[in-house]
Amino acid sequence: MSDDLTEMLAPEERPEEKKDVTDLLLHDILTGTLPAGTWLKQIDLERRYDCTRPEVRRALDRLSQRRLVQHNPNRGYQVYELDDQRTREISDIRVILETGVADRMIANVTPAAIAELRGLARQFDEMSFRGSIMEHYDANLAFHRALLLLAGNSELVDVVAEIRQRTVSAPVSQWRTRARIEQSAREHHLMVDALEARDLAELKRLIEIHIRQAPIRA
Amino acid sequence: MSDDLTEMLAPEERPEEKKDVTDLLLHDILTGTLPAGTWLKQIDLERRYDCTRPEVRRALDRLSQRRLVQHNPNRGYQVYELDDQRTREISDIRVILETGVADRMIANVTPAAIAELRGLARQFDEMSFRGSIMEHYDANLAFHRALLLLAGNSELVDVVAEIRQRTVSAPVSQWRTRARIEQSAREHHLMVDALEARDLAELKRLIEIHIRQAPIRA
DNA sequence: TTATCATAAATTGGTGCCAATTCTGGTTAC
DNA sequence: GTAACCAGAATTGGCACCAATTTATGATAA
Repeated sequence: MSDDLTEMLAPEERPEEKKDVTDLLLHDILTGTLPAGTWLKQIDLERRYDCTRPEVRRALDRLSQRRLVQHNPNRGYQVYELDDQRTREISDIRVILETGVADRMIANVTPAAIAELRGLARQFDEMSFRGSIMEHYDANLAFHRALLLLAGNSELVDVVAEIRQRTVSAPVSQWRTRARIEQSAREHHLMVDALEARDLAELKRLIEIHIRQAPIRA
Repeated sequence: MSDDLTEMLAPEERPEEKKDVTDLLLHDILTGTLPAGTWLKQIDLERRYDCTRPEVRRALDRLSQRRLVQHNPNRGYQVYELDDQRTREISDIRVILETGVADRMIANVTPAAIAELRGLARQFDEMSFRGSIMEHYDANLAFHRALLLLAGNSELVDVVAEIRQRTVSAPVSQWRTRARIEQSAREHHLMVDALEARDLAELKRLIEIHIRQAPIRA
């Protein structure tokens, strides 16, 4: 647990420019590097991310506020174990929110936006072949972020990002099955198609199955 | 800013049993005791809530994560100034979420639930006459919480509570106009009526105008 | 009189240390 | 052989101090 992980960072992170410890820890949890149930000992994290004790404590406190890690007083923090019910509930919320603004996406869509989304969808495709798991993860996030931005509600983008982060654990492992990834990639393109055709019902349908079938974050 | 405020605490809080500082500060912001823009100096909060420096820092960090206070590095924290656009966006999100689960509320409603909601609505009414502003505030929260619980998605209850907290500031002042409060109280009862009659369209309509017309938290 | 600069006060934020609690391993009693 | 218990180690969490940055104040010069 205390081995050096800095090489696993995404290429765009220079080692010298220190990122926020909270983000580093968050990414390690999201990518499954630190699996559910893992005890997060302060001294280990301190060494692992080459940071100070207070920084570790702040990161742990923040993530426990977001219910990503569980805090056992006087015992420590551990990566939260996610139960199925919560996963389902969170998916439901995402479905309601994202299908709820589908009409606005269609209303605000422009040729430029279509082009951008197609580019992001293609980027996701590419990451399926080559690219680290984290790049893949980020590519997915970028696509969905751009899609949501079309709704014209920047607060919503934040809220969904936050909700999505609640459903960590059992994470990218599921992801790795080739079939699932390719299915997700196809759905990305289909969503852009529906958007371009201004087909509201189809877009809603796609969003729902896209969220539901890959329960975690597809 | 450094005067003692402990007497202003709600009656149910005993002075000796210390509550979490984060909650105390949160309530003072929500009730408008600390208006938007106020600088939250650590030493003042320390004295005001009779707590230690690290506790103050943790509270400030948590609230800045929730975007209730703004953090200016090396300068301090201040209560967040809310702009109109964000307020509108947050209302939109609430409308989407709460109308999005209206059908489930109706599906899950029971006579017992109706009775409970009526009781909570009446409690809100009563608080309009007598009762502190904070009791009033809490009564409103309790009603909406119970309503949302009907949807059968406990995660949603948390999410909405969190979102609602984002739109602090310009807070209970608006509230105080008698007309607005009485209108809200009426709508509470109307919502229970619609629920009892299982009238989905009407319930959705009520939820939307209820959220929109009292933009902050009605 | 006003603008600018230097100095001083105050506030934030980081570092290190220490107490309190919990966990581990070994020992003893039954 | 098993269970309970006790001592030692390790970890968490709070506390006090100190450095760095910023703001306020006052003096000096134009």
